Amino acid sequence: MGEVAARAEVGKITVSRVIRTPDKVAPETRRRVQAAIRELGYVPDRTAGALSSMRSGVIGALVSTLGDSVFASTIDGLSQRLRGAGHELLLTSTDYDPALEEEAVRTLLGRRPDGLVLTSTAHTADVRRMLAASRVPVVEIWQMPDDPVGHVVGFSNRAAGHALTEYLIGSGRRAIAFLGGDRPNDSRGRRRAEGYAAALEAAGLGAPRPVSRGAGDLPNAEFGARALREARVRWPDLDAVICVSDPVAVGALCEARRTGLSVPDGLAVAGFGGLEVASEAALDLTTVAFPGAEIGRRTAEILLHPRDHTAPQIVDLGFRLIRRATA
Amino acid sequence: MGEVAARAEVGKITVSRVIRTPDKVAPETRRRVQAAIRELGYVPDRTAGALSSMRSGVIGALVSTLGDSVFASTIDGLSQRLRGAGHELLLTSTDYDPALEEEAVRTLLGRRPDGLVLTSTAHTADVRRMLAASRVPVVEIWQMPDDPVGHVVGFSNRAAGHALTEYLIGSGRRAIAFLGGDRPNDSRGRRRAEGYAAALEAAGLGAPRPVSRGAGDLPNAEFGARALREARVRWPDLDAVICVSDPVAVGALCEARRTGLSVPDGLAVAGFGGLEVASEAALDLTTVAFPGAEIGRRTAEILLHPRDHTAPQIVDLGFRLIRRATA
DNA sequence: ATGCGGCATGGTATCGATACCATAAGCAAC
DNA sequence: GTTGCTTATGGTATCGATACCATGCCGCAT
Repeated sequence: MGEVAARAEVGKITVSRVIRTPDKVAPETRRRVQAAIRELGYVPDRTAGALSSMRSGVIGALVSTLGDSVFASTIDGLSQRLRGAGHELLLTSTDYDPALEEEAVRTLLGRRPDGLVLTSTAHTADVRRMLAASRVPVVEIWQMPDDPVGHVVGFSNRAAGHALTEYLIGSGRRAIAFLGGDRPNDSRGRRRAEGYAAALEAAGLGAPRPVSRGAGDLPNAEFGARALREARVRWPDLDAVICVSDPVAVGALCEARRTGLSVPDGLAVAGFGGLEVASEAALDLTTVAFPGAEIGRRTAEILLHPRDHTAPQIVDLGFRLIRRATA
Repeated sequence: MGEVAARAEVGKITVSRVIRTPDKVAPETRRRVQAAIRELGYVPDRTAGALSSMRSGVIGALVSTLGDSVFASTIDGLSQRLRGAGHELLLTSTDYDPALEEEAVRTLLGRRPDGLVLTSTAHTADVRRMLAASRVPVVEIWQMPDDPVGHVVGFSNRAAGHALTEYLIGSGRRAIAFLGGDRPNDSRGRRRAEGYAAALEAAGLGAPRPVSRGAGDLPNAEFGARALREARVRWPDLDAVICVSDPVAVGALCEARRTGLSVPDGLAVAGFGGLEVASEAALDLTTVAFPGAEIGRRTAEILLHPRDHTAPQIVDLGFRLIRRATA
């Protein structure tokens, strides 16, 4: 910055002003400084700026997993809005592990972010303490937590599970299984399964029929196919399966077709997530879609324009039950 | 840091050493300092550290798109290795637009990253200049560029297109179309289409049969279904389609099934990407899989352990043709 | 002529860490 | 006893920006 200032024959502070508040500098001076910036290829050092202004321009995001695409649209929406406001996204993943989350939060806080976005569901006591002490705005997304840490932008997984189950019951299904909603760390899946169980109970359809995901099972198509086989053995009268996520549903759907079981006549199949290949043009799968990109945008909005320093905002963006060919 | 130092009755510098090089501090002193750190809930400020050490501990990643999951496994592999080495990932997207890329590179350089990862393919002259001037190690991934900016960890999209086409020819297909490989900014898709055209020519199978993606068409299932319809009208003898990516292939496959066309007997369908729902348990789609996670890991390795400051490394990780039920 | 306010710009301290050099103590070797 | 080496610790300058206050100039009202 000093070199630029010298070349433009102004003080360093004026260079800073040209970059941050060009209106406050006389047009002629501004031109000279901008010319010097271009000629020297000067790129301001934001880490230094962060140190003195106490604002880093960085938002930390902690997602449960990067490995699959669930959060892609959210990250995309978030990143786009942030970029427009001169902020960047620092991304880490936790693999649904609260201990890893704790380490990740500590690391992110070391970067002095202007905000933190959490997709994880359970937080250790230390994490809560650190977050409170740091006074960094926090947004929890993709769920409605029982005990929010800060702001919330999400939807109710429980209500989604309930709605989908009610829909299947309404269309005449009686023996409905739920594939894969019971991993201890995956609270989103668990909530969906809870909503399912509650809807069964309300309709007087007896005990839930869960198929467990083993510790090593990812919620993917392979598990979906295997879980459907298992379910058909355990409940010969099976006439519908709800799958914890769309990839699982795709596996179940394809398995059903392979074994000659007609969908939806013989078996209804539905999932959660609004996966792209579930669309009409592809598998035409009945699913509950979540407003992924909108979550990202609203989150950015909250972090960039804090309305109120005391009251956390709780935004429920809901979900959309998409009735298609498989149920 | 001062507070911690005061509480532990040592100099600030000793606190710094306890954090960065604990072995160089006497065990008793170390204990005292660590106790003070815990009691005060002190989290070192890495932005300040970055300023004085000239190493930010941040790696900037520029992906063409976050919206779909193509790069998810790569980002995951990259992020995990980096985390293990105390580095973080700063993520931005370019939407395949060189102008946006330029802005993004400028922004990232402002954070003084220790390395930069680019998935984009075309770079403006200004981008090249900035990168060279900044002396930041750069890794281009997911391709083998004609004119590399720095290191490369990728594979040949052209060879992948060629191999898949050869395989189809070898299994008796004669009228092979290519769906969607011609967006000007998507050089990966274009290379695949080039490999396809070259293989056709080598086999004396006449002119390529491309179906264009319009400017507004995303490479998804909806486009795949529509493109297949168009292809069947234009080439009634069509006996195979190669799709620029797996989501497109899924659309084509489902469209074929819907219209009663038998796959693979009546039509072979194949894609690129190794998408999860293409697996045996699901759609059992013939595809060319790319080593996404491995690309991420190798990239991290190169950035974390620079072997040589002069010679850029060029790593071709290849691809894997997976023959499944659809071709 | 004086004083006041607004505009454009500059000077200096500061953010919170690390680099670099200095210092002090302990111990072995000559 | 001196030198030299190692180990443990501290002091001070510095990284590159911004915050805060100061300054000089101009025009205009009094």
